[in-house]
Amino acid sequence: MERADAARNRARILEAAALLFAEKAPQDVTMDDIAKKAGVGRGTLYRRYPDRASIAVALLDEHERDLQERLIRGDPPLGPGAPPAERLAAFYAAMVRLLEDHRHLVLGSEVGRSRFETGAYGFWRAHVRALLAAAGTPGPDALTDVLLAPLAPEVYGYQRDVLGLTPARITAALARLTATLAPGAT
Amino acid sequence: MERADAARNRARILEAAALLFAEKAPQDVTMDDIAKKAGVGRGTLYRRYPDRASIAVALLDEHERDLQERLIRGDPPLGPGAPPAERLAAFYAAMVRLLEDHRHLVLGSEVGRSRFETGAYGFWRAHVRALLAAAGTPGPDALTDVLLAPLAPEVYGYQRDVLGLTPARITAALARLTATLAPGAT
DNA sequence: CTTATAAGTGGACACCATGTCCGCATCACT
DNA sequence: AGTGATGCGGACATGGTGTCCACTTATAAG
Repeated sequence: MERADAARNRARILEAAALLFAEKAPQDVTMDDIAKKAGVGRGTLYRRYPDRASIAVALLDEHERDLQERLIRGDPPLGPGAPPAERLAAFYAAMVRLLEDHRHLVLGSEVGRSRFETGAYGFWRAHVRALLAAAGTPGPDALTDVLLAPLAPEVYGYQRDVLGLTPARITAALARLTATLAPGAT
Repeated sequence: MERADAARNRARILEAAALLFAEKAPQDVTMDDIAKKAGVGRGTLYRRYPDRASIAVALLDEHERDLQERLIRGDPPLGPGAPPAERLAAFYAAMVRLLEDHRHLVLGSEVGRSRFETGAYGFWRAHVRALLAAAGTPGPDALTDVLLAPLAPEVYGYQRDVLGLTPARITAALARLTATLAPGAT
């Protein structure tokens, strides 16, 4: 069980981190900044969160859980009941929303390889993999990660910030990927 | 023009960096390591290469130039002359080869956002964008980066190292993305 | 209420990578 | 050789990281 002061400090840390991630670039937010802003010592911070990434992951957790819940038990086309292609398109649309709403956070979650090591990626992977299997798509293992790649925070950030594309256009482009589901020849 | 000693040192640096990248993880190769191994001072190293990424980029440069040349002037289906979908598939196959042959290098080239800032990415982008335009695909701007996303080094590394997929299977999965080129409705 | 104990806290500390700076060496050209 | 300019190298300051340990506080038992 968790002690009362520990819980209080955890809340403080998350709140402080959220503010900091919102106001400046992820890599410019230092562990020291977070500790200072939260009013806790360095050791206290490191006790729970070994690095920036784990803090961002914790902050994203609830939003991701929400989407995960809707994927499993929500209404179609996001939830079960719709054809795989439509469910995939709905998933893309929902992910774009998630990325858009929490852009700074998701960028703070230490992009790069570590993205694949989070529990969330495993969930998205299982979901897409299941959709591919349901559609009878050949060789779904390799295709799954191919279809998830455009959702990498850095890709989305590039499209939004550098190219100036709108979420709607990005969603439309992603929707075209559903064409790969057809069981048709290699 | 470049002084003789400068050229000699540049060669030493690149050679040393190639060896180091080959023997340990990119983020564990420090600028100091490279300078030591190359037998040059810190200042000399920083004069040309401001960070690890730029060294890896320089090392990759020749291989990328080779592929770029073949895309522009090579035989079909890689070069001009074949239908866009076939050219895209050939491009994917060539990129997988490049990634496979220089895996450690390409991973050393500082993944994440910086990938988009390299000249090479701009080239791949222009190429794919042109193929989409030639195929009459609607909204090619957003789709271009979507189609290039699976070629991110970290994605490929994950598929190879963690999932244990073969280059052939990855290439096959990428080939399915050519289905998105059809001008057909959104 | 008091006391024991385990958990939690905070900040000082050592470490390491980064990037800069400047006196000196080396090159190219005359 | 002389000369100006370019390149070299390593010492240095800076800043972030992660650890460690003496102290404090919460909780539960007597």
